[in-house]
Amino acid sequence: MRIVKEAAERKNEILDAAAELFAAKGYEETSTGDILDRVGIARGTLYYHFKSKEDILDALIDRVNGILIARAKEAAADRSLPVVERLIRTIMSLNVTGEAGIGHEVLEQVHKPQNALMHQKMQQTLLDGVVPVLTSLVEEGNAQGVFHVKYPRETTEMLVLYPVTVFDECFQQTPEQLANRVQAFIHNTEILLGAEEGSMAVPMATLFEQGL
Amino acid sequence: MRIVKEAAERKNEILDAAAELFAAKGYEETSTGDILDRVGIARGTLYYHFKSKEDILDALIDRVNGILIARAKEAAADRSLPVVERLIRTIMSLNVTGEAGIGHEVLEQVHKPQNALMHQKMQQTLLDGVVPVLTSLVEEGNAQGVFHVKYPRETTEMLVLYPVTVFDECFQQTPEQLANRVQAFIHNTEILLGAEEGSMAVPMATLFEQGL
DNA sequence: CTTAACCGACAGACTGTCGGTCTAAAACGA
DNA sequence: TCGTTTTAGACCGACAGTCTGTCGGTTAAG
Repeated sequence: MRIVKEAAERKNEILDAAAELFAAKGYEETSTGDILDRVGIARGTLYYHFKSKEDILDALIDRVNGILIARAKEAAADRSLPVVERLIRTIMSLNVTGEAGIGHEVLEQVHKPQNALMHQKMQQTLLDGVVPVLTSLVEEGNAQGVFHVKYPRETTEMLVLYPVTVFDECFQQTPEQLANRVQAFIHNTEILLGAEEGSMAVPMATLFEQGL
Repeated sequence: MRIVKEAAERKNEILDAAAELFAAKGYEETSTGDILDRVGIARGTLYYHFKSKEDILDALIDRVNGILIARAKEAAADRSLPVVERLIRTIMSLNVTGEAGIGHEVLEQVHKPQNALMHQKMQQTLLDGVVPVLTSLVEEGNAQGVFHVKYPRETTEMLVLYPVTVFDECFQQTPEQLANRVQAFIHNTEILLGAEEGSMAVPMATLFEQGL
C-alpha cells in the first residue's frame, strides 16, 4: 500500500527526520538508512528528492539559517530603538543557547567535533547572512555619531566571528571563563566601534540576565 | 620479501604519504587504500600503527601544528626586537600562503569545504597553541605602556581568530577585498591593543610587502 | 494514458578486524 | 665463539560488515 505525497511535503518530512537524527547522533554518524527508517520510505525515494546525503544537510542548514537570519533582520529593523540597542539585539539573536523551537537540537549538536562539516557550513552561511545586516547598522551608528568605525564591514566580521566561534563550546569551558569572555567581548565591542564606554555594557548585561 | 622497519619510521612514512594525498585530494576523498598503495604496505600494517583513519589525520595535524607553533614561539621570543614588532611577526608566522616547506600543500588544501574536519582541528589546536604565546606578548606590551589592553587573553583570541578564519579563503576573494581586510585588520589591531596609531601599520606593511 | 512519486535489489567502495606469518635480535647451550 | 632456539614486534591479506548512490520497474492520481 504505497503512499504518494507532494514533493514539497515529502522533502519536508525527510528534512524533519534528518534534523532529529543529526541532532541526536551527528551528521557523519547518521546513515541514510536511519533516515529511511524514520520517514518510512524506500532508498530510491530519498534519492528521488535529494541528490545526496550532503544535499540533505545543505537544505537543512538553509532552513535553520533562514530562520536565524530572519530573526536577526527583524531585530535590526526595529527603528523605534536606538542603534546600540538594535545592534546588541541582533548579535544576541544568534545566541540560541537554551532556547526552544525549531533547530535548537540541531544547533546543540553542531558543535561536536564529529560534525565539523555541519558546523563549518552553518557558520559560513550565517556569517554571510548576518554581516551585511550588522554592517548597515554600524554605518547608521557612524552617521549618528555614536560609533566611529573606519572599516564597518571588516569590523563587523570580527565582531560576529568571535561569539559564534568562542561561545560555541559553551559546555567545555568553565562558567568563569565564559563570563570573562562575555565581559571582554562587550568591552572590545565598545572599543572597536568607538562607542562610549559603558554604552553597550549596560543594555547588554540586562539582556544577558534575561537570556540566561 | 617482506620489509620490516622500526615503528617510528613506518609511522612517518605513512604520515608522509597521507600528507601528500590529503593535500592532493582532501581528507574525505582519500581512502586508506590510497595510502596503502603509496606506502606499499598491507592493510593490517596501517592499522597496526594507527587505530583509525582519523587517527592519522590527528597525528598529521600535530606534526604540522608543532612546526607552526614552534615558529610562532621563536618569533615571540626574540627579545632584541620591540614588542610591537615581535607581535606582528608572531601573527604573520601563521600566514603560510605561498611558502615552501613541510605542510605547505596540506595547508593549501585545508580550506576546501570537503576538509571541514581537517580545517576545524587545525584551527582549534593552532588557537590553543598560539593564544598563550601572544597573550604574554600583549601583557609585556601593557607593562611597557605601549599597549592598553584590559582583557589580554580574550583580546588575543579575537586577534588570532580573524586572520585564521578570513585570510583562509584567500583564493575565493578578490584582491581588493583581501587588501581591505588586511588594512582593516591592522587598524583594528591597533585599536584593540590601544596602541598608537600607525605603530603597527608601518612595520606590518613592510613585512607584507616582503611576504607577498 | 501520462507522469510524478515511489520502490528495493544491487553494484561498488570503503573501513576496520583477525588469525596467522615473518624476521631480527636476544637468549641460550655447548 | 658459534650454532640453535625463542620471543616479540612488525607485517600480511582475506573478510565481515556497512554505507552510498543507481536503475529498471511499479503504482497512484489526475
